[in-house]
Amino acid sequence: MKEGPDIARLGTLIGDPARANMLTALMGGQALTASELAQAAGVSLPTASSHLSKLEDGGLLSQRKQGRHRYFALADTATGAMLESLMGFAASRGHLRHKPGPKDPALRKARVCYDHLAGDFGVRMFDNLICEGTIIAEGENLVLSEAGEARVSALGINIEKLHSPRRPLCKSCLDWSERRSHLAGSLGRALLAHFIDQGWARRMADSRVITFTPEGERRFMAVFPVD
Amino acid sequence: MKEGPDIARLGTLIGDPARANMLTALMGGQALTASELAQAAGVSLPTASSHLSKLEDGGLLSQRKQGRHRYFALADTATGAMLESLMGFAASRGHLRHKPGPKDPALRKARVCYDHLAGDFGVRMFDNLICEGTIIAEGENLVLSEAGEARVSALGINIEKLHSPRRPLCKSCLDWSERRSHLAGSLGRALLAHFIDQGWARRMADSRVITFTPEGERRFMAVFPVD
DNA sequence: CCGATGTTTTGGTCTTGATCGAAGCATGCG
DNA sequence: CGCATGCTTCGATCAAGACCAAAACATCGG
Repeated sequence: MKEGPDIARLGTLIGDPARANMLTALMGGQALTASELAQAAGVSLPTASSHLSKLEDGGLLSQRKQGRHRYFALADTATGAMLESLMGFAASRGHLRHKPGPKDPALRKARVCYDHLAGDFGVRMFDNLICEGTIIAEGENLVLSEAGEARVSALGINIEKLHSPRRPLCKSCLDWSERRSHLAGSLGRALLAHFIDQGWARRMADSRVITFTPEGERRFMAVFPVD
Repeated sequence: MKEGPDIARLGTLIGDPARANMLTALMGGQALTASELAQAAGVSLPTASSHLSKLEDGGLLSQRKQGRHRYFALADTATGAMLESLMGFAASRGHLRHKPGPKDPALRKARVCYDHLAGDFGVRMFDNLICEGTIIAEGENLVLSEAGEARVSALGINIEKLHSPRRPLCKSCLDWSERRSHLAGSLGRALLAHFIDQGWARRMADSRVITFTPEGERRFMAVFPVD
């Protein structure tokens, strides 16, 4: 009866609105201080502190002390992936927090999903990569083709450095706003970092929104032309 | 701030122990009545009824009236997948419901995972099937090889009858006690049923424990020799 | 040292929701 | 029909935990 993994505990941790807001805020990938998270969650500092220690006990967060500040971040990419899959499922059941309308067009257009690009732009990139054969979908798994390696290198990314035993190179991630897949994994991360490096796009403070410069958007569209 | 899917609602739904128990009980894919679920969750019928309607409102369950009974099942495979991924994550964080020690060795040795064999014996069987080429892993998916069909038939199982549009023949299932895969799907179910039919093993009442007879264990070990 | 800033602990209030007994519906069986 | 069975609704109880103010703790800059 009382056997097996304790999903109830995990559910309870995620189930509180304040904690869910904090986790969502951390999906942006950057570490945030306790005060920032308190504000994001809309609760007082003591309350936030209590929530944060619960989340940490539950293994969802990692914390790093730095001077007077205490920075919190998602424990690892598995945590981010788990949350995003929850978001995908919630969205598929129509569990939205605001009305379905395009209240936040910027967020639907391009946003960061933990560390990679999501939203309309993310899906567009993914579709192009599949379409041109850079990435091949084998069932659930994604593989970078040989031609794809050249293609990615040509974009200015060093693939050698992306291989890691801890994390897959390519992974698909369900996009809650588009209800389609976009690219996660270390390649997904590198591509977003590259766009920002090149000055094509910028991350907005206190939000998951990614804004492309006019020139950056032009370039992006040129590189990923298929609509 | 209030953007994105409402994972808090989903978390709350899963976060109650009674509801989590019900969902876990339904992971086997078979539909259960309200009374059965009440017992599985360890709550009274009125309480269970209330939980079930919440789960249904949340889109996690579907219900089918049949005579006096009301059968509940997971809404779809996406729901099952979401729960399984939650279980995997919970297990990876050590969120187990009883103490880590070998409190229940029998349970770790062999138990039923809804309808198929899990625990040490389940993992052993799985490893043997893979090793001898009966089952081939293609990424996430499992396929029964041609040689495998013969092998399984030789064990006394009628494969024809196992094919179903509703359920895959072979599926891997993460074993929380071993942290490795074992065999689910209709073949997994049939194998367990076969062991019990042959008198190799018995299910214990009110428990997930499977006990092998000495003779049954000897046979099992002979059929699946690889450790 | 001291005061300012960031965070946690303490102590107490209050709301949410899980729970069950009893009563109310619905369906099937004889 | 009428009784048994399966489930839901109602009403009331009760406990877990979310919440904040105030005080304690920690760290830095001067």
